[in-house]
Amino acid sequence: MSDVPQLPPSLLDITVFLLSKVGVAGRRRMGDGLKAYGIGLWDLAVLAALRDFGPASQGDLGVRLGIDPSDLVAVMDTLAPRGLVERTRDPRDRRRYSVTITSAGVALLDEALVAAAGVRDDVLAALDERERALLHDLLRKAFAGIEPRARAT
Amino acid sequence: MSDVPQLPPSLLDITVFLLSKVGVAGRRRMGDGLKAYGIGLWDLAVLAALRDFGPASQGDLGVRLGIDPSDLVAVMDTLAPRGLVERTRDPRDRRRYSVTITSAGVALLDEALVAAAGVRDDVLAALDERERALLHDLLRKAFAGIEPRARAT
DNA sequence: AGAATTCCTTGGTAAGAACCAATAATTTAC
DNA sequence: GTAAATTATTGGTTCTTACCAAGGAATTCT
Repeated sequence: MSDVPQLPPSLLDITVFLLSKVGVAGRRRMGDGLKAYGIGLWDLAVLAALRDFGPASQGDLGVRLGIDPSDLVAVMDTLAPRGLVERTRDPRDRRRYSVTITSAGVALLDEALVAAAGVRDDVLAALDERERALLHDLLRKAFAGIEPRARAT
Repeated sequence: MSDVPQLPPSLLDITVFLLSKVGVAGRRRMGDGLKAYGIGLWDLAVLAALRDFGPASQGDLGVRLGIDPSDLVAVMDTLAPRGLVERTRDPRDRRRYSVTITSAGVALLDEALVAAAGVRDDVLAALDERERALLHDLLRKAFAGIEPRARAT
């Protein structure tokens, strides 16, 4: 319990530094938390997009989520064989798939979102309920202010 | 200027998701901002540690900042030839270096910290002064609450 | 003095994400 | 009907970060 100043105050005064550190820690823990469900962060994003916006082609998903089409293939190859999404050829344009989330996919998404909340509570353990909500709102606002083009990562 | 909901609300409700996105964006912009000074994020951290805590051996720096000793070598090889730090053999133990920040190093650190503030203002453009301070405090608190062992990234 | 340990260094590995080029199948445009 | 564009896919590169293993130089232990 020694309060030795491990990190230089100069660094701790840099908001972006803290943002990055907490962000990376959160991202890694989120990845770990999702492993129990056999999915990754991109899989979660795709499931969420399909549930929130309905069926879409892989191209649409890529544009919306900022994922390269080629990377999306790996995601689909994870989700489809497990019956979490259904890939059917669009009859009006048989080049493209119509990707639909299944009921199993929705169920898993719900579980994963609960897990995500658990990860949040873990990473933000030092903050109380009100502070977490405040942080969320601030991040949301900041995120919305970032150039959409530069938002993809 | 269309306000089409690009990203699924389900994702935007995940604090860790926002944290990661804003964090990555910030980190990348910070890296870009520091390029003008010919240094990276680790270089900045080392300079800050040396100024805040005084001369140290590379081993100490590695432990304090959570950098692998082997990775620290590259940092030193960036800073030393430019005269930003001075590497002198500790006369009492000639295995270890005594790394000291130079006046040129302090000057560059100050400039880099100004640049860091600029990056913050850029990334958090959507937040006003008060909100930025609030966000900083929340992040600081959250960061302090993260397991020190898991804090290194 | 000899053995073990510490500090820095070199070099290589592994994981993760983003990115890009080329291709087959299909559709659209001319 | 032929050419051009689009969709999904394959296969690969690049970049960053973290991590590990071994070795030379110097110290400490016994």
